[in-house]
Amino acid sequence: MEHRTHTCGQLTSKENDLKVVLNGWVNSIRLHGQIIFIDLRDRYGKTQLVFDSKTFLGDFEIVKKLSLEDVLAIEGIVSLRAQSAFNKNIITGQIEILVSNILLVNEAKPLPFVISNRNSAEENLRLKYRYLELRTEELQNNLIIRHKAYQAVRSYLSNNDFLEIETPVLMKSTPEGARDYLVPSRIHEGRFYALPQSPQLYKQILMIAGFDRYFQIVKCFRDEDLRSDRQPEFTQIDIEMSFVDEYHVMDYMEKLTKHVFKTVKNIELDTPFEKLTWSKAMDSYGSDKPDLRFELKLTDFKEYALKSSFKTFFEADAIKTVIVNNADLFTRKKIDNLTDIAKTCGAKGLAWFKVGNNELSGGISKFFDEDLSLEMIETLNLSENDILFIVADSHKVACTALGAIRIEIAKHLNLIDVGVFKPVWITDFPMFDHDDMDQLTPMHHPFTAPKIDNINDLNLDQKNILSRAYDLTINGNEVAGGSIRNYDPKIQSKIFELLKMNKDEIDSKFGFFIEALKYGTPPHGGIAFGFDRLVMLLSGSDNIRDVIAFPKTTSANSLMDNSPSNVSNLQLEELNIKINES
RNA sequence: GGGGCUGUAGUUCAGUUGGUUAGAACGCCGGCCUGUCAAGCCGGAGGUCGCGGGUUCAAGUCCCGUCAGUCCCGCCA
Repeated sequence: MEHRTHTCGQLTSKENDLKVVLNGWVNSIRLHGQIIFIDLRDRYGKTQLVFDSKTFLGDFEIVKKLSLEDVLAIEGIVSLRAQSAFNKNIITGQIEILVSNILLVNEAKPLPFVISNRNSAEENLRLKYRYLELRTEELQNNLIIRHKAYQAVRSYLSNNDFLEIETPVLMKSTPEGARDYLVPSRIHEGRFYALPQSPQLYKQILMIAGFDRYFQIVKCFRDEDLRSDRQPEFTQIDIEMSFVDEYHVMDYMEKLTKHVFKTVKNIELDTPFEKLTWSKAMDSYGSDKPDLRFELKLTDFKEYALKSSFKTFFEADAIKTVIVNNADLFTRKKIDNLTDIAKTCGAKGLAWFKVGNNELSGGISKFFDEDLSLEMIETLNLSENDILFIVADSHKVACTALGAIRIEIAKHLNLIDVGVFKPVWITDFPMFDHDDMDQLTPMHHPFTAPKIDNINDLNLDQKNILSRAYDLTINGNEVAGGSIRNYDPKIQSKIFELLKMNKDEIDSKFGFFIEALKYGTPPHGGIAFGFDRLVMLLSGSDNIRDVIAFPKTTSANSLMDNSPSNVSNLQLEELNIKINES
């Protein structure tokens, strides 16, 4: 048979009477005795084939035996359907192919699940047969969107003088940040490379080298526990710029984001993006990655709580509330569910009461006397059928618990419009966090510049120093994060000291980098986009695995090829590695 | 590391208070059928109830452990 003349998503009434050759997979079969309909599918679409025993030239018995996902080549004539037989659901629905000849190119075994319906199998089975799941329209679309996003990113950045430069995948292990994936060196016994958690140091060194605008679409690896938006290997759009401050970076990145949404999905994002300081985001939304598609802001409730007779309130650092309408939609069961959510965030409980006709009811309402109730109704602007959820705890727990509840309430009340995109920059992060031992740890990473005028300020009140970091959040997803970096080696060294890294450690881990900073470093800063999360937003998926061709499970297994797997003793011996039997 | 949910036919699920031979739909196999597009009709095959242990006269069902998937907390600069 000749090579294919058209794809399965191409033919319309314009090609009526044309002789064509098509290739594709059997998507569905409708057998009617002497006439057989087959939908032939490729990535471009579906075309209906008609096999009529009267006109078909080949062996009709072969056609009768075809099964789903067989690969075919067919020859036939494009034929306009009767108007009553049009299929409006597919592009090629006006025509069908009157087949004269067929070649069964390759047979398919009976399938482990129904390919036309992704819900016909659980995810573990679909991942084992990922090549079959990837034939579904949904995943094909997701990967097409991903492709368009790569191209949009490259064209925007390239047109704005950013150079795409590759950095090593085998690199030095450093102690900061996430757990490294390690790669043993055969040549250097007992030594290891690490896979990059990000190309952070390389891109800063590229700035020192004078490539004042760099980007890379690059795989990064972090050996930490996974989530629905986290994979052990993931893709970043890694970007760095010289002679800029945070506003230059944010401006370019807004334009990049806008360009990507416009080219890939024809969505216009309003610029400039909204900006929120970290402390305002935590205070109002209980999250450093707030979803701004709905309101439900947190309100300070301490003033009223302290006037109540509810003793639990009296010891708490912070008391916050979220005020919600539609109290009648919150059953006992739903409130219990919200309480569980609050508890997973560390809250000891979730207090609540409902607002009736100028009085409170349910929950902890009895701890508020009539005067206090009226005062609250007045000053908090409460109306009938409101419900208030209250958490009293440390400031952090009160905010994050209510932040989690805020999101669940929005889902429960259907307040989230899925077609809307609300980007927001989060700025003014604290420079440092602290661990259980009260030791300072970097909130962003140790190369982030502090927001100070004088190096001596680093000696004072470290917990209140802000950094020059910024995150881009869209609809509650942290899509990008970056900062202006330390280009003064003295400040960089000082920060390592504050992080309690001793001189030897600094020398052996980062010595080469501090040394590099001393040879004429331009002021610089950058950002990295979580490319998978960005594609997830563009595709409307709620799961990162749906936008990655071959993802791993939440325990970092690849169910299709069964990695990770054991290796031979010979391989281990070459690497001088011994496995502990336990 | 901790918690929630899930695991029964090829697949998705049902399976009552622990009680006879574990059901349905789709898929598969066979038959009928010339206008379907989730085709229809008739018939058939198909099960170590994730795995291991325990309680019991009796376990898909209860208990303990374990494995896998998933969601969340910790963690992920």
